[in-house]
Amino acid sequence: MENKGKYYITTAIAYTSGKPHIGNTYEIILADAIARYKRCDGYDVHFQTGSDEHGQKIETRAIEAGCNSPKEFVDGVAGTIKDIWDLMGTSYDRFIRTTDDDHVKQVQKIFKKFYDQGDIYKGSYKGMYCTECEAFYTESQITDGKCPECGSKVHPAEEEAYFFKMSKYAPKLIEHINSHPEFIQPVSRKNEMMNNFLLPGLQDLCVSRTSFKWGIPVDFDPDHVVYVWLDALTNYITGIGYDADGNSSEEYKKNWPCDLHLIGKDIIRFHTIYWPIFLLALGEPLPKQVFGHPWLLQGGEKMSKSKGNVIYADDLVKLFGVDPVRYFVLHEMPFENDGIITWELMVERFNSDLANTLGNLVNRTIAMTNQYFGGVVENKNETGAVDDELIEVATTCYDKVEEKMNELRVADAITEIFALFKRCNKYIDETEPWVLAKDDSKKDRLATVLYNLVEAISIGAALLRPFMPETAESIISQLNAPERDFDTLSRFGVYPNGSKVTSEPKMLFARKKLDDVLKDAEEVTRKQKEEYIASQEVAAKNLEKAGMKTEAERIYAALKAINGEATDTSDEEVIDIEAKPEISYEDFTAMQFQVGEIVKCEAVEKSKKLLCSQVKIGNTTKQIVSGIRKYYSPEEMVGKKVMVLVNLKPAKLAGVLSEGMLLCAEDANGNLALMTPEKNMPSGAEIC
RNA sequence: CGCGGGGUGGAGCAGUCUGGAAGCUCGUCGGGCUCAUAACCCGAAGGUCAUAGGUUCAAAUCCUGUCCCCGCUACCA
Repeated sequence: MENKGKYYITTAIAYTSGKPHIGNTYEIILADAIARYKRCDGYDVHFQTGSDEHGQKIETRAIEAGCNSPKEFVDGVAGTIKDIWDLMGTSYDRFIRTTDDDHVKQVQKIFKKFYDQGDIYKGSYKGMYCTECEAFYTESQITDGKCPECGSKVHPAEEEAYFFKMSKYAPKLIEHINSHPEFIQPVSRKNEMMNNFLLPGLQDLCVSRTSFKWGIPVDFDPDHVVYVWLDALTNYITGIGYDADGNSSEEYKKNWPCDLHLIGKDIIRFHTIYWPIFLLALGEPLPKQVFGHPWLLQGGEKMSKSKGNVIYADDLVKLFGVDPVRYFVLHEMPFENDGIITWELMVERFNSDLANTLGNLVNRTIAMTNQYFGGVVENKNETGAVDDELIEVATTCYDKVEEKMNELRVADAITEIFALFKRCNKYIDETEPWVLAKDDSKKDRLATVLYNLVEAISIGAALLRPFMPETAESIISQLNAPERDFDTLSRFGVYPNGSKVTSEPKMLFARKKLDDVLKDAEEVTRKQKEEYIASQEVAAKNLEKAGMKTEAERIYAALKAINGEATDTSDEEVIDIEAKPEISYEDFTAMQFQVGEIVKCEAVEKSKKLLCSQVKIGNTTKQIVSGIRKYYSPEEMVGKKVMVLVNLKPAKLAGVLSEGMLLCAEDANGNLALMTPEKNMPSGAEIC
């Protein structure tokens, strides 16, 4: 196969604050699929990923975990990340850690170089500072002058810091972006960057910190450590042997500029503005393309531990296997919008696409070949009219996949491959091999049909290799098909005549029952929660030991909320409201509460919020207007027994008389729930 | 009036740039077949393309207003 040249692809490096979930893992799988595809397609691929290990958050996490040093902590997490990357079968060439010696050394050199050439200057960072958290916050993060993290008061403060002169290089960058429309992908992001950041004028970026120690030291000013982005972004060049003194490695010269930075859509700004500007300052060429992929959401929500909806790759793998998980994230992710993963969707895709369409196809083909010809596959050239269409689909599949992959539309590429498998299933129906088998004179036709099937499946399996490597290998070896380069995929008839398929076919994917999976998933979630609570308890204790009291208290508060949740089985948080002054018993008895039954209810026409109910209290009926239309429909109100404040002075709401009040509980978001008696009580019963 | 993205049959998505009979996968219903993993193949039902206006011979697609959802808002990575 001809060599099409080098292809350098990277993922963002994973922040080592904790175990990555399936959403984080999606990125490495996507990168791996592209890297493998390019390799199969004749490119000389270099694929880099890694971990981002510095920062204050890591310092804190290390203490929480009871580690002796941040390094000990990140060693553990980096190991976990690597394990997951390996579990998913990702074929990276280097896993760079920002604590690696070669990286540290180069970052220091780069920092010095920027300083020497006047791109970095010493200034002071002014902002709102929280003493408890030892952190600065921006105006937009602060509400009511309070820290968004711990809630204590923030005050203006100043910290000495180095800044990078971003504006100096902005015109050059704007020109580059305009003359390279493919630079930012998807293109819709380009305008966002231009309008929000570049055109209004860039602020200088703070590139050092003195408030914590866990970072790469600025060698000529030891009070400072290099701050995140300068440290993290440069991994893309230090990882392949860049040297700021001009002695870059051969590998660097070969691979830079990068062909594709694959990143999450949240950090597009850093990769399309700050990173190119750093490179301009270094005098290095800019990466060819930055693709900001969307997020994978759990049931439409962002995954977070406190919500308890995190799904991890290794749990999915335990239930489904590596390739089905790869298949799911690669195939179910839309190109621009966020994708959704749930256990239900996962089972659905697994059963219909993998077990039914693909697994069953391979299985029935091998079974028939064994049954009718003892496993021997031989083309007798007894062709039929229906063959042409199958051959057409099979031989054009590669072109279609190639077209999609060139646009990084991985999901669409996979759909093309499965279109071929579906066509194979249809072909079986059209040719009816079991009918041919009953007629001895049709034996050659039957052989040809099976040959066509085996050949078509081989083509599909070869194309499937980048996306589902194990499955592809398994199909190829069960069919005993030759390894095929992509440039043979447009030819039909490569499978060697007379070759034998396996006599013991292995089921590729056994169908799953949704109930079983959900039961297992529930168990996984429960365990996860237990472990999370246990680890948080340890964390709080360790923080206390280290004298970080407020941090510890925050964790205790969070734990309380979670435990409350557990007993109450709902996912509401506790709320504190402002305390009212004490009242006497007389004050209380002045109010008359009774159980009322809603006998009729309709919306108040002039208003969006109001419902007007006829409420039967004992033998009288009162008309009561309530602002609960958003939460209850008039139909569902009727028949409810509710708590009523009966002796409230009547008032007109939106022109309608209201003679009392229906009592509701209200949560922090203003959601309302009517108060109803816990056991059935007659209308008019006093509540006291 | 900070910026941007989204709202398409029960579910998940494409189509919108470059107007021209509303499409894919799953699910549901009916039929066929029996080689195979209750699978596979065929057919059908189901959508006023969030909403109200406008441009046009023609609008999911272009323009304007409104309502919801979601990101980002610059050193929490």
